[in-house]
Amino acid sequence: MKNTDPDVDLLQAIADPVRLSILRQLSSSSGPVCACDFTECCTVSQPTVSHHLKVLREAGVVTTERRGTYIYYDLAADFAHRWAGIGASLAGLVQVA
Amino acid sequence: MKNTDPDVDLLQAIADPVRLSILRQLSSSSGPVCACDFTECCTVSQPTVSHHLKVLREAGVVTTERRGTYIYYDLAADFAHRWAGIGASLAGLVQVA
DNA sequence: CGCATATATTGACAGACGTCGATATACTGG
DNA sequence: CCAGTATATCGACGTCTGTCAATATATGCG
Repeated sequence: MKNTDPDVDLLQAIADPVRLSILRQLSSSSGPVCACDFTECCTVSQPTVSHHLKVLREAGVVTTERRGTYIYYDLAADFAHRWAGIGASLAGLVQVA
Repeated sequence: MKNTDPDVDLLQAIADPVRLSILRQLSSSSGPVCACDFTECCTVSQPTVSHHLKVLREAGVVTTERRGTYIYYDLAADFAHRWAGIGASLAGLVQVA
């Protein structure tokens, strides 16, 4: 079945152990996180981290900001809203904060 | 990276166009749905539907109940809670209804 | 029992995905 | 401009996943 559903795109972007770890780290630390900090959290190589960041970027889950040599990642502003929208279509959940 | 995170299991079970369609159909119709009704919603064969139902079953997302020849599926009772738990760990979302 | 229907399982296959090493690009400082 | 560091891209590889046709199992009915 071909996929044209943006909700599925978002879920597929999140449904990976490395990427979920990245998102948790972003969510726990208020403010952007340097890309170099993700290499240690997960036990994967630097190109692999870069690959997962690209997936999250293209899914619109994270945003990037360059600061000199470093690149900082942050959760996209509408992520919580999109997440709540999917939840609402599945179990009547709504966003609160 | 090997996966030991139950949240990832849940997300991977949901992150598929066919399975998300099944869940939406379950959520929209209050009450169990016959397995035969999923074949028409998605454009896939009967064995494929059965395969996706098995994935959802093993992830604990749906429950089954036999009624004669038919088998009825329903959303698992704790699904909304599990979903809200993941959201809370990502964006401070909580369940309301 | 024997047949019809509903659902599950098996086996095979193509395509997608995660991973890495090697390499390229981008930026900073000397 | 050159060297060093940070990040991204490329190419390859093995594994996982979705799909189907064929078949098996289960239930109900004469």
